[in-house]
Amino acid sequence: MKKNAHILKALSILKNSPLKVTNQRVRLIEILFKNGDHHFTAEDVHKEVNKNKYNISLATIYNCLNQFTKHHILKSVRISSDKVYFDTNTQEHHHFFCKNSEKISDIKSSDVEISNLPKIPKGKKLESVEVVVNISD
Amino acid sequence: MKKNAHILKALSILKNSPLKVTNQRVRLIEILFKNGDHHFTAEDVHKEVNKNKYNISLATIYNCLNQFTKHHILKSVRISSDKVYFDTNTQEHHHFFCKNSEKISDIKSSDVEISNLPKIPKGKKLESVEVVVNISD
DNA sequence: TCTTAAATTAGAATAATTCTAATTTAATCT
DNA sequence: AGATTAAATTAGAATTATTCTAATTTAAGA
Repeated sequence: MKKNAHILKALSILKNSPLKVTNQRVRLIEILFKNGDHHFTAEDVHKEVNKNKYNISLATIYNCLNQFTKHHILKSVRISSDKVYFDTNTQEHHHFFCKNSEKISDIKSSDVEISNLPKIPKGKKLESVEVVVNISD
Repeated sequence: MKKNAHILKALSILKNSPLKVTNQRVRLIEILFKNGDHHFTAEDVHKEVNKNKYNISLATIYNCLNQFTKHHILKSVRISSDKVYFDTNTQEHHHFFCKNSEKISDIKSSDVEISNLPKIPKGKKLESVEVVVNISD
């Protein structure tokens, strides 16, 4: 995808969602999607917002990140147990997690092949399979 | 394994570790390992401790669970992003996670076959591969 | 333009966990 | 066995991430 394509795509999902297109949301999307795929916390976004002097409250950042996740503009990554990471890459994919640096990085879905999965418990349905490859220095 | 075998095994790891064998630790091990493999939070343990009138402070519970994890008496499971789950099963294995009930359940290592993994980033070494099969009602 | 439900906000509240500093205790040394 | 000491325990304060509250503002449709 080209330069602003990710921003445009995210904005288009926002426009086609029931969410209102507010200034704050547009600015957040610009911040989040201006650089390629990456992982970040609400606090990371808050810092970037302050750096840009955007005056978006932390509560709004949390609200937006959660709403964006619900509407598939973002994905949340449950890897660290003390904070929520968000991911601009909403496609099915996997992650490296380095326990020393606490850094998350992407693994393309095609780089992991799962040839056998257990039976899904009765009455439940499969949502997704997430692989975490834990690494260390 | 028989009835108390898990307790005895955990106690034996404790004895052979640099950790001191305190009353609190022995009682915690008894509580944690008296029933088969399961998943629990510090707060779950705290409740069970109170039920048994054991008088072990919450700080000690946190300290012990973390020390036990460091010394492979327990394993921590990073699945929920708001609290840490611990697992009495320290062998490599995988998990179902039901997003409705927030319940974790085990998948035997042999029930998942991974036929291809990505190259580990230079300078890093592979620690483990954890698969989470997300399910819903 | 008017209306209204949704969004934003500051700050309080909550929940999980860690820290602090004083006290106790397990294990080692004599 | 008694003394020593580093580790463990404790209550409660502190911290961190996140959500809630209730008042104000705003986007988008009528």
